[in-house]
Amino acid sequence: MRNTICEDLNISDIGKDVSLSGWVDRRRDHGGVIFIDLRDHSGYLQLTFNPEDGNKLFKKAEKLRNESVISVTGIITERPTESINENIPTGKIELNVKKLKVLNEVKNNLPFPVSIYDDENTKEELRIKYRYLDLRRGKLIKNLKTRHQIIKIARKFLDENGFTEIETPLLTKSTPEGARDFLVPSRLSKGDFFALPQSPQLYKQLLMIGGLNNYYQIAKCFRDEDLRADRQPEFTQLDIEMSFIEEEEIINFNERLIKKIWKDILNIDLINNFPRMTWKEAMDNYGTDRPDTRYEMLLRNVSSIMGDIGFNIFTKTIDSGGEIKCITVKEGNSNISNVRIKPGGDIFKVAQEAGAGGLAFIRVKENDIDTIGAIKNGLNKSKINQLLELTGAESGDLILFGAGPTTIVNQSLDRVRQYLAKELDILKTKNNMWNFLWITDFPMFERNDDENRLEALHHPFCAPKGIEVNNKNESNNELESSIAQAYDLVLNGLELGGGSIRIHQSDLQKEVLKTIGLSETEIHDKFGFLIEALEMGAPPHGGIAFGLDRIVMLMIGAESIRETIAFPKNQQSRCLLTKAPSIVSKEQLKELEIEITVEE
RNA sequence: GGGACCGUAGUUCAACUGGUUAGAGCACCGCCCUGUCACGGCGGAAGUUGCGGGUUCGAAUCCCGUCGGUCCCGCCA
Repeated sequence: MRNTICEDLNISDIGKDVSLSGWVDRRRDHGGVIFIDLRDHSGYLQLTFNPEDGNKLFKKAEKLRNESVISVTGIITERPTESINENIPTGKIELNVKKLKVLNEVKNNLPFPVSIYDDENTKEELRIKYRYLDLRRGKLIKNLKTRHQIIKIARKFLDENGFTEIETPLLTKSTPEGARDFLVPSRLSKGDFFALPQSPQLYKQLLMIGGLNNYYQIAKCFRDEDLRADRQPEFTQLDIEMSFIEEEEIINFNERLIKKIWKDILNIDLINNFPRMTWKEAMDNYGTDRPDTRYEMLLRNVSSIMGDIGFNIFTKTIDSGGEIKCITVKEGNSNISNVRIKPGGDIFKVAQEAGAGGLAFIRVKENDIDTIGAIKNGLNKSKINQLLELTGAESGDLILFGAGPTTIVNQSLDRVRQYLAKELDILKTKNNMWNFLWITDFPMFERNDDENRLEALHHPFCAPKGIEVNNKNESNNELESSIAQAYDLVLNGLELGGGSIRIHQSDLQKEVLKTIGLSETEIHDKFGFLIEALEMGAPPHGGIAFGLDRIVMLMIGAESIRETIAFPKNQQSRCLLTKAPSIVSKEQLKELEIEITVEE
């Protein structure tokens, strides 16, 4: 069907008899001569059809339409000098076609043009529904090839460092905690269900207990939760686990892996020793555990300065155990009007949606400040100086205050900070920065106020710092407030991956599971196999998992991980191409003894 | 579960403040054209303005509902 491809042809092939196959990318019919841009997976080549080469052939060529699949044979000829196309690698040559075979025709109107000069405007709905056409446009294929390269580099690196790639089951056990499971009914055990894995977490731990030493997997994971631009119901983790290892070694090893990927793919030399920040520092200074460190605008706690100035909201906040924090917007006086901060304003709304009642403000001027009377009245010269010193605010800057429960203040100022970074175009100039950051020292648990119980912040298999298994009389309090040996890798405000040293002692594991509210029975039913395994000589171990889709997304500069996935789902978690999920036959349901109760 | 934005020809868009027969590029069909490369020229076909209801003398435009899409909140150990 072909003996060469577009990218292999150049001026040295002039005079050669060749055959190629591919798609009609575009046609230009001049009546007397017809030009066809032939596209194959490797590039483009201009075909020419002349009436002198036979009426039958020419008539056939006249009927060719975009995206027809053809096979052609002819002679490579040199283009006239004035007809050279500098824009394509084969621009100096063309194929004078002697034989044309139409392998497949396009029956209907195409839902969108495949050959494109402007492919940005196609509705994503159509791009996903006709993914095979979108793929033909090349950009997606390029993304998928980058993804392939990243995986290849990771595989090679891990292989060279003594890691073994192991597949773990997709039909597995539903576990409490964490995301909602996708369930798969069992036919042989009617009424029972498998769950698709949210991650291979426990399997990889069992591999360590099995003495594998070093494991990795390009692992499909499934979480039945609502979608976002960077979240799909099925996604891929680069999953890694190591034995006899400590936090520091895992962090250092994975930095080398990340540096290798960035170097080989983007030719970027990332700095040695990514910055580290404890969870507490992140929460204090940024209000989030995944801070975007490309810009400052840090949160500052001003409770001690502003708490006693007699401003009612501040006073109440302190009395009820809350905090007053602020961010300083450089040159905010000229950039941000009062209207935007007050009720109804866009910045106000951002804070409000995050739970804040509003935003107090101070505009710093030359030797003076501008704010509402209730605040200004309580501020003497010394207070103002303390404030300016703590915030670093100068004349022209705007200080925005949040007051209330710590979590709300952090969340709202974090959102305002991110919002302003976009609004003020701070990110635009810092888009190309790769600010990797390790967040460490996460608390083991956080309180779920709705259910009034503790939850594992990472997952309940993280090892706490400095809590010994032998101290069985350890007060629960100490475990509850303990710090996990856990770490997240954050890049420009996005969580790229996270991991921890795992608990390798059964007693401690049981204590942790009890702390998050599981009964002895539940522990036995849900995690009995793990506890048992930990009782039979489990080595200390730990690891990490990276969100592969997100890594690819950032490296190719895409806005959504859908651009990194061949056949993604839409926001309703539906496959627009295959129309999955869909109803199944009564027979299938009967076999599983499943009854549908939903109407319709 | 909630909020915001969007939905007009196969497609990308237009249609002012509610006012003639809803327009244009590309694609499609026909004719012309021998050096184009986003070829060009002439002509043609193509619309339940997502769907349903309401307001109005009159609705693509305003209102309500609904369906679909995107972004976000909740959710995602």
